[in-house]
Amino acid sequence: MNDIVKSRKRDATATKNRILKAAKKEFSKKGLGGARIDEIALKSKANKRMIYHYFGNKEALFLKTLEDAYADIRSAEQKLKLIELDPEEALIKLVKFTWDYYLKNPEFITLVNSENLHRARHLKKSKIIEDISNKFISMVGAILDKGVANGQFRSGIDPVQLNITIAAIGYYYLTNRYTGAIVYQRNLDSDAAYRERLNFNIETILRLVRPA
Amino acid sequence: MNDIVKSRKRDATATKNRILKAAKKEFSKKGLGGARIDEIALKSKANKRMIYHYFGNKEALFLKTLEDAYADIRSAEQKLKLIELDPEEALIKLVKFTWDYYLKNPEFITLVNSENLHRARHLKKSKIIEDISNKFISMVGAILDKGVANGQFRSGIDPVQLNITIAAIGYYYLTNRYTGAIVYQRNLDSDAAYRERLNFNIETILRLVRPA
DNA sequence: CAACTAATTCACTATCTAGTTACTTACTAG
DNA sequence: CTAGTAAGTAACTAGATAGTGAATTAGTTG
Repeated sequence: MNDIVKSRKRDATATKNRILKAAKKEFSKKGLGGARIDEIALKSKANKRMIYHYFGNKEALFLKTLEDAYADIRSAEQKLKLIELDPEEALIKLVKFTWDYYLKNPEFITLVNSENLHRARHLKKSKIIEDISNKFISMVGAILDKGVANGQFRSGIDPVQLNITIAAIGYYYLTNRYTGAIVYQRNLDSDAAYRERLNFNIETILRLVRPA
Repeated sequence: MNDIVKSRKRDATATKNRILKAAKKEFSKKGLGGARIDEIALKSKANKRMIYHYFGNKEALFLKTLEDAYADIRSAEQKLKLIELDPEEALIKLVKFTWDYYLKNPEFITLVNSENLHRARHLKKSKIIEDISNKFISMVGAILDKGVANGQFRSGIDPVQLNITIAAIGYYYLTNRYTGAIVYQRNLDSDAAYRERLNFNIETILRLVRPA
């Protein structure tokens, strides 16, 4: 009966995925320097030897974790089909999406922080990351052009700077909400606080792109 | 003659300062998890025992490093005397200051990132940090009020959100410039790139506060 | 079913690392 | 000038930690 289930004892793909999932958690929680391979082995219920078998070493596993994280957010972005929307709607949707993605995938932010601490020395070696990025850079540029053409946006806005700003106003709030709560002496971590921040961010971006 | 100089062999304050300086460098470069006490001892030319003697343990040394970093930026902010300026000038000056401070003190950003990775669990224990912060929160509020009164700014802007935004648009760019360079396929690290970003940031903030 | 291949396990090591014990040396107050 | 105190050193430890060698076991193919 459950012979089939029982015989599913050896499963390379499943093991790899369990390792990657545990690695994502561990690296994002403690950073590259603080993460422990033994902990990843334990949490993924894989033998430590398998980590070295499939991924080589700690740093290579970190890179793979990072690549997967970028692939995931970019793929989600593509699904928004922003270019089909009205430009202002598209921008609002992008601000919302970016915010929600960071909020629901906190590992993304801490992984990226960890990689930047190391001056992107892992990602620099990546062969897949440029392909992933290419499609996405042009997106905001296209939205801007369309908005300028129909008079909704002013001209002369650098799409890269705009993109960075959209990311910044969400990302910074969320990474720094712990020290921020102490410095600003305010709870930044509630649903109400999140809603308030998202609205402020939409306002910031719309005011930035509107004419005059 | 140089007996006085030679006899300066034992100097508790100097040793403490050397340790703190080395700690700042090590923690900001490698994060709390990646930093090594032995390395701090080596670089500060202090015996490792002295670190434990003066600071207790690694985490306490990290907290002290962090407290000093916050004290430094807040003290520099106070020296700007923004409240005496025209509100719009004051805001521009604050955006510039924030940018320049982050740029010239890259340790600040990475230390804060490291602390947020640990959900501010060290800073939460700090007794001095609230005093440091208190003065500074009210500053942007006062500038805003003055600007609303003389018609330069629209009303209803939350000073905390504005403050967070001013920090965000500089901080994010600078922390993430390494992965950013790969994702956006552009050099974000040159003097020209820095100037361009600062101008964009000033524009962003002014558009956010101006009426209508 | 036998030979092969790939997944998995176990036991191990060399090195590192935070923290400590016990000591010596320089300065200082009476 | 001496006794006490604070600064500084050296050598060590217990436990972690990244990484490995070699064997075992499950699934596959001829």
